[in-house]
Amino acid sequence: MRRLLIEGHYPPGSRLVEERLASDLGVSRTPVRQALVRAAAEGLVQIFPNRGAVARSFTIDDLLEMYDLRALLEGHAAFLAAQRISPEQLARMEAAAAALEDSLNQTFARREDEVHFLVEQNAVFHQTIAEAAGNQRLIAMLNQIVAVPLQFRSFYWYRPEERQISNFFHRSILNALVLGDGDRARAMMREHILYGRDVLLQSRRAESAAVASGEENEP
Amino acid sequence: MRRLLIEGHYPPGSRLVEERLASDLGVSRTPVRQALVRAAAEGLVQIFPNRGAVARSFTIDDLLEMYDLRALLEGHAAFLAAQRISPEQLARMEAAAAALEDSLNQTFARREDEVHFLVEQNAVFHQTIAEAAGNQRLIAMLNQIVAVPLQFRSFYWYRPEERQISNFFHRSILNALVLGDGDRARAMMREHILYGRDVLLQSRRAESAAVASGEENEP
DNA sequence: CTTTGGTATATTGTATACAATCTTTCTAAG
DNA sequence: CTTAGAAAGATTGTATACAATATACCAAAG
Repeated sequence: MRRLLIEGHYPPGSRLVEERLASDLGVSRTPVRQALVRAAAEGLVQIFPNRGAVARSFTIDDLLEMYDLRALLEGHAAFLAAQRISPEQLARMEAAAAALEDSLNQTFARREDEVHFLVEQNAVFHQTIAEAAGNQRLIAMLNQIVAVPLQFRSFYWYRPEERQISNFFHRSILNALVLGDGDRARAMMREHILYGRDVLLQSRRAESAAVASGEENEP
Repeated sequence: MRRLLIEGHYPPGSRLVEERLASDLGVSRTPVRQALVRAAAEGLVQIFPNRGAVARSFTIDDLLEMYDLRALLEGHAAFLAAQRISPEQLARMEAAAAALEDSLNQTFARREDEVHFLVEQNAVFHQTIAEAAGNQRLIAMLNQIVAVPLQFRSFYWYRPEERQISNFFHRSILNALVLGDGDRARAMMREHILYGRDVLLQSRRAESAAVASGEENEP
C-alpha cells in the first residue's frame, strides 16, 4: 500500500508532508502517520521530530552495507535450506530459474515489463530459499533489506552477459541444494549476491560519469 | 519509553487495550497507537486487524531462531570489528569484561540490582563490537534481536560457573580482536552466543519441570 | 548590505469524536 | 441441554479540531 507508493512515486530525499500524502491517498492524516511511523521502523523513511518525514536516500556506503548483510543472511539461508528444502520448493525455484533463462530470448513490449518480470521471478527464487531455511525472523530481515534497494531497480542495469552469469549462479545454487551441500550453497549464494552488488556499483559509476558529462538518462 | 513499559510490565500474551495503555501513560490513544505500530514493526507486539495488539510471546523455537541469527550476525560483527576496532573501543570492552569478572566477588543489595548490572555491562561489551563493525544496518538488526529476549532476563539464570565461562569467552574475543584475528573473533563470538542459548534453554527446561511438580518460582 | 528580531505561515503532535468491526451475552428454538 | 441468532457492549480504525513547534518572511537596526 503505502510501501508501493513510497518506493516508486516519491524520490529519495523529498519531504513527505502528511497532508499531501493524505489527499493523494484519499484518507486523513491519521492513517498516513501510522504508515509513516511503520515505514520509518522499516527504514524506508526518516522521521525528524517536529520536522516531518523524508523519503530516505541511500548512499553508496548504504548499498555496500546492505549487500554485505544480504550476502551474510542469504548465504546462511541457503546453508540451512540445503538440509530442509522440499521437492515442491525445489521445483518452484527450478521454474523461476528457467523463466529467467528463457526471458533472455524473449521480447517484451516495454522495458518496464521486462524489468518487472525479472524482479518477480528473481524474488520467487530467493524467497523460496528463505522460506526453506525455516527461520521466520530471517525471512523478515531479508524482506527488510531486499525490499529497500528495489528502489534502485537493479535489474534495469543488467546486460545480457551479466544476466547469463546471474543465471549460472542460480543453477549452481540449485545444484548444491539438490545435493544437500549446504557449504557450496552458501558459497555460491554469497558470490551471487556480491556479483549483483558489483554490477550495481559499476552501473552507478557509469551513470555518474554520464551525468557529469551532461548526458540524459532514465531512472 | 513505551519500550521499557512493554518489556517489563505487560506479560507476554496479554492483550494491550489502547485505552488502558493511554490512561496508564497519561496520554490519549493517538500516540499509543503510533507506539504500538512501531513496536509491531520491531516485533515486540503483534497487531491483529480490528482485534487489537498483544504483547508477543516467545516459544522455544522463537528463541532458537533468535539465537541462531544472533550467532550469525554477532559473529560477523566480531569478524568485521577485528580489522577496524579502535583502542578506545577496546578499552571500553576491557572495562566491561573486568566489571563482569569483579561482580562475581561482589554482593548486591538485591538480586534485581545484580541482574541489571550484568545486563548493562554485557550490553556495553556487545554493542561496542557492533559499533566497531561499522555497519549501521547490522547494529539496527542486532538491537532488534537482542532487545526482545531481554524480557527473559537471561542473566537471572546464570550460575557462578556459567558466568565464569561466559567471562572466559569475553576474554577470548577481546584477545582475538587485539590480535586483529577476525576468524577467531567470529568463532569465539559464535560459541559465546550459542553457549548463552544453551544456558537459557536448560534453565527453561528446569523451570518447566519445577512448575510441573507444583513448585513456585520467580519470573 | 548584512544581521537580528519578530510575526505570520506551515506542519507536526495530540486529543477527542464518531464510525466500523468484533466479542459477548441473552433469548429462543430445536 | 445445546445451538442459532440477534442485540448490546467493547474496542479498534478513521476523521477532524486544536495546540505546540518549526520555518519563512519581512522589517528595522547596526
